[in-house]
Amino acid sequence: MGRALFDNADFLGAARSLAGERGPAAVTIDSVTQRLKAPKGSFYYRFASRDALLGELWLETALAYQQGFVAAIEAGDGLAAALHTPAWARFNLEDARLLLLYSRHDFVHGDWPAALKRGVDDQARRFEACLKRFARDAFGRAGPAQYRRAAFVLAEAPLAAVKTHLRRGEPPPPLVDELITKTYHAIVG
Amino acid sequence: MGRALFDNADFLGAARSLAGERGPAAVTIDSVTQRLKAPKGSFYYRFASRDALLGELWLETALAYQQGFVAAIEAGDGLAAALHTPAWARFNLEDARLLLLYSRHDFVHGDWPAALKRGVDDQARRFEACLKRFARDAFGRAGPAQYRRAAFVLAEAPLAAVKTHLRRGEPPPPLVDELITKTYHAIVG
DNA sequence: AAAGGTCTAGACCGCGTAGTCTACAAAAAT
DNA sequence: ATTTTTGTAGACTACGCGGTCTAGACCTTT
Repeated sequence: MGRALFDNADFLGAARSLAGERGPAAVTIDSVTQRLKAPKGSFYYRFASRDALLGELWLETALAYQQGFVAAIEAGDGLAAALHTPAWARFNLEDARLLLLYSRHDFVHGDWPAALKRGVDDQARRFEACLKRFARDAFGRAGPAQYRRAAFVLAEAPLAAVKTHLRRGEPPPPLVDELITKTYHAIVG
Repeated sequence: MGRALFDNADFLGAARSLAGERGPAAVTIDSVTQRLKAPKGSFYYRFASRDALLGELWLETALAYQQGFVAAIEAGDGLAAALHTPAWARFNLEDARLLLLYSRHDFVHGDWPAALKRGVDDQARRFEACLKRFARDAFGRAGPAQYRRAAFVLAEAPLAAVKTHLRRGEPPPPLVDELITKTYHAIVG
C-alpha cells in the first residue's frame, strides 16, 4: 500500500457517525481510526488536530442545517423557518443529533483552528442577521426585546421541542410541528 | 491537625461553585481540593468517588429545584409550574446554571452510585407524575400526546427560554416570563 | 533505473485525571 | 498514660488521550 487508502471524507464520515451515535466526546482519534481500521499517522496526515476534525464536522453540518433556515427567512416566511428545525431533523436524523443535541463548544473547546474561525464567525453572523431581519419584519422594530422574541420563536422553542425525540434517536413526530406552530402564532400573532 | 478540617459540605460547596462557573467537567478532584487547599486523601475519606460527589451535587440541586415545581402542580397551577423555572433561576443563579445548562449525564456518565440511584429514580418518577397529572388536568386525558404537550409547556419551553441568559450568567429578564406565559396559553388554552 | 514524493503503519511520549497507599498527627476512649 | 479512632498529607500508580516520530511501502516523475 502506498496510495491513499483514506481521505478526509472517510475521517469526517467516521467522526460524523460516532458523534451522532455517542456525542462529540466519543470522537477520539483512536475511535475514529479504529472504525476505519486506519493508522493514526494517516489521520494526522490529513488533519492538523482533533479540533480541526471536529471543527470541520460541526461547521459542515451547521451550514447544511442553516441553508434552509436562511432561505425561509429570506422568503419572508417565519413559520417555515421555525418549522425548518423539525423538518431538517426528519431527513437528517444523525446530523440533527450531532448538531442539535450538543453545543458548538462540545466540539471545539477554547479557540477554533484559524482555518475555520472565519467560517464559524460568518455562520454566526448570518444567523443573527436572520433573527434581526425577522424581528424587524414581524415586530416592526429590531431592538433587543424583539431580537430576543425572534430567537425564542425561531430557534429556542423549535430546538427544545425536537430534542426529546432526537435523544431517543427518533424523528420528531407531527405533534412537534403543532407545538412550534402554536408557539409561533402566540408570540408573532 | 487531627480533627476534621473539611467536611462533606465543604467539598460539595467547592464542587457547586466550580460546576456553576465552568461546568461539571471542570469539577476534578484536583480542582476541588485545590480550591479548599485540602489534600486528596481528605476528599476520598469523605466520598467514594468523583461520581459520588457529582451525583450528590446534582441530586441535591435537582431536588431543590423540583420542590417548587411539584408544589405548583399539586396546587393545580400549571402556569406557576411553567414560570417556576425562571423564578427559581433568578434566586439561585449559580445552581440554575449548574442544573439547567447541563444534563444529568454530564455529572455522572454511565451508572450512578448505588446510594444515589434510588434518589434519582424517585426524582424522575415524581417529575413524570407531575407531567401526567397536568396532562390529565389540562387536556382531559393522559395519553402520550397529552404528556408530550405537558412536557413542552411545563419544562422544555421554559428551560429553552431561560438558557440564553444563564449562559451569560444573568438572571432571566421579565420578558422570559412573557414568552413562557404566551406559549402556555397557546397550548393549554 | 533512479529519485522523490505520498501515504501507511504503529510505537512512542507527555499530560491530565481518577483513584490508591502509606505515614503520621491530633483528639477521644480506656 | 496508653491505645484507638479519626482524619490530614501527599507521593504514587494506572490509564486514556492528543499528538509526534521514524520506518518503509507504493506510486509518479525524470
